Amino acid sequence: MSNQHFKKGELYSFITGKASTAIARRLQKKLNAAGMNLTIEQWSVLYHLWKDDGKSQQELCNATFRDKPSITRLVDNLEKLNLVKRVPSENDGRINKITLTKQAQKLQEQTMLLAEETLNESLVSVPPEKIEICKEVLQVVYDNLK
Amino acid sequence: MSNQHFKKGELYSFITGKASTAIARRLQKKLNAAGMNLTIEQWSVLYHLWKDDGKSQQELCNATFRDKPSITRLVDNLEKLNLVKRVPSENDGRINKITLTKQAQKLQEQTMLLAEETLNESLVSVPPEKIEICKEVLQVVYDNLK
DNA sequence: GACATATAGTTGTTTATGCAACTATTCAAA
DNA sequence: TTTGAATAGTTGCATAAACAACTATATGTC
Repeated sequence: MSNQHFKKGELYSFITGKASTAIARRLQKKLNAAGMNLTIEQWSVLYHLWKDDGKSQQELCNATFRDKPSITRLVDNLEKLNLVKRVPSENDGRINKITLTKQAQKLQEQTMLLAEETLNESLVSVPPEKIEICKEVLQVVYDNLK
Repeated sequence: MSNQHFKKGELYSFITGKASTAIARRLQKKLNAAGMNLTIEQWSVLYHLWKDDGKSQQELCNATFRDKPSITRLVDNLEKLNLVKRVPSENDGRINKITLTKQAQKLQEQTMLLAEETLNESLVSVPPEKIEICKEVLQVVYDNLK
């Protein structure tokens, strides 16, 4: 097999995800600087609701790669911020549909611009074909482990 | 410029670092399964001490990409576990040298094997040249943002 | 030597994660 | 139709992160 003899020095940055941490921090700073009282984790939940409002908490778990307690509390905090509402499903008494408030709908455009800006900054001087390969590798890694 | 017109659908996984999260979780499970009472964050501190014992807390901050309070508390917990000791520097009264205990020295080999195993699993079917490009891109991203 | 400034580390607060244990609702099978 | 399993969500606990405010030591300049 091809990867058996991984050099030890290469372990660390793959495991710790320094790059994605740096991206997330940069975006967080932009959100703060824009006066948006929003964590990246909360943003990541909103992101999926902007794509498809009314997802259940379980669907948000799958979309955001988080467990149920994490989503419960993120939704708690988003509710406190008046950005989402829990709406009990009519068909199934176990399910909450999480729906965006008008206030949250307004945030979409501005935060997506900040996110794009962050990615553009992070990828300066990286040729598109290498970005493609990198994304592909990260997807395979994710699929290998899930 | 080349990256200006990033497709929106591509934003998410780059920012959230799903791949590195998945790797870290897998390694955490292996540590647990091996009966090691150790978080990956604690492991990441030990990792740098195994390479060079006696680093100051500030040096650990730089090495692990964490802030000072985070390192203070990680060292607190590692001390509780009897894996490191704070040794006041003789030259400079502000500095603690963090030194490994014998118990921590014993953990190195086993945990490094588990880390390599984790990476091998995560990179199954990824050709080495793509791994290289991916590492390179992640390094540039990190450098662009730091 | 005195004082301003920089550096090293700590503490408090809020938010988030992972795990286990729990409740409530639904579904399926006898 | 009742009972047991599966699913959706919540709560409690320990660990960790980000940020601001803090203490203590060191350094450099007048």
